[in-house]
Amino acid sequence: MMSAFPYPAMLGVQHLMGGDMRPASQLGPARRPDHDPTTPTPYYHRDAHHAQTRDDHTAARDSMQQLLRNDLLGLNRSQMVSRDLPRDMAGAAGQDEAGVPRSLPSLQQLDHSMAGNIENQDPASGRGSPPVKEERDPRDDGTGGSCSDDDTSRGPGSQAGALTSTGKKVRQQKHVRLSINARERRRMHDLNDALDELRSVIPYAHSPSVRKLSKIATLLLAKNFILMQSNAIEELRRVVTYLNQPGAHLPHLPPSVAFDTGTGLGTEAVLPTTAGFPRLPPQSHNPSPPRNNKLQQPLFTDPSPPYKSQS
DNA sequence: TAGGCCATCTGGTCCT
DNA sequence: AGGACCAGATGGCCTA
Repeated sequence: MMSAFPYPAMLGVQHLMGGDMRPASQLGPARRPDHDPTTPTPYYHRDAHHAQTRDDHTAARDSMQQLLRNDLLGLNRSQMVSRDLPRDMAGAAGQDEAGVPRSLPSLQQLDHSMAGNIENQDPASGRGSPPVKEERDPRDDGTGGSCSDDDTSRGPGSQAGALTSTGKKVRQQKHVRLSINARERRRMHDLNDALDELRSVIPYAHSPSVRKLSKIATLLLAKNFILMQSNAIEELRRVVTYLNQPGAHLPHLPPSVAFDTGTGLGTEAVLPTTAGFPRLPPQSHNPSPPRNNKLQQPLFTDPSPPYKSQS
C-alpha cells in the first residue's frame, strides 16, 4: 500500500498513517461510531448532516433536520426515534429510564422536569414548529418560536395552569442549551468538511481501500506539502534565474528529471535536477510559527510522533 | 486491554 | 443577548 504513494514517508507523517493504510473492508463504511442500542449518546452522524457528495444531500438533510428539529423542540431522546433515522441512531436515541442520554446530566434533569409537558407531543406532526427550511441555518430552528414553548396556549385541558415561572425558565434554559449544542455540532461539521476538502487536495492515496487521514495527519501532511511546494518554487526560481544569465545552458539531464522540482528531500542527494545550477540566497518564506507548536514537526525528517510510537 | 481517533456535550470567554 | 470559538470531559469504535 505504501508503495502506491510515497508521499507520506516523504512528508514525514508516515508514523501518523500507519493505521490509515488498512483496507477499507476492515473499516466499515464509516468511522462514525456504530452505536450500541443501549448507548443513549445522541450522535448526529456527520454523514447525515453532510452527505458524501454535494449533489445528494436530500435524504441526509431530512434526517438531520428531523434530529435538529426534535432536539430544538426539546423532545425526549426516546421520542426522537423517527422513521427518518437510521436504525442505529434510532436505537441510540435514549433508552434509559429518563429517556435522556446519560451524558447529559443537566439536560437529564431538565428533561425530567419537563417530561409532563412534552410527553404527548407528536414529533412528526411538527406542532408548534415551522418546517426546517435550511439545514445550514439551525438558528432558525433554535429561535423564532420553533420550540414548543406555547403550552400555555394549547387550550383547555393542557397543563398550562401548572406551569410555573420556574418551569418556563427551565424550559427556556434547555432550549438555549439545545440551540447551542446544535450550533456547535454544525460548527464541528463545517470544520470536518474543511478537513475533507483539505484531504482531497493533498497528495496521498485517495482510494476507497485506504483509510482516510486522521485530522492531525491531514494537517501535518498539508503543512509539509505546502513547504515542499515552496521549496519547489524556490528551485524553479533558481533555475529561471540561472537560465536568464547570458551564456547559460541547460545541463544534460534526462527529460524525466530535467524539470523535476519535487524538492525537499535534500535536493543534492536525491534530485539531480538543479545540481548544475548555482545556489541562490534562500527565499524567505518563513511564516511565523503557530502559537501552539506542540505538533510542529521538522520538515522531511523522522519526527518524534506526537503520540505513541507506531514502531 | 491500552491507545488512537472520533463525535458530542458543556461551560467559559470574547466579540458584535 | 446571541453567536463563534475553545478546551475539557465523556463515551464509543477500532486496532495492535
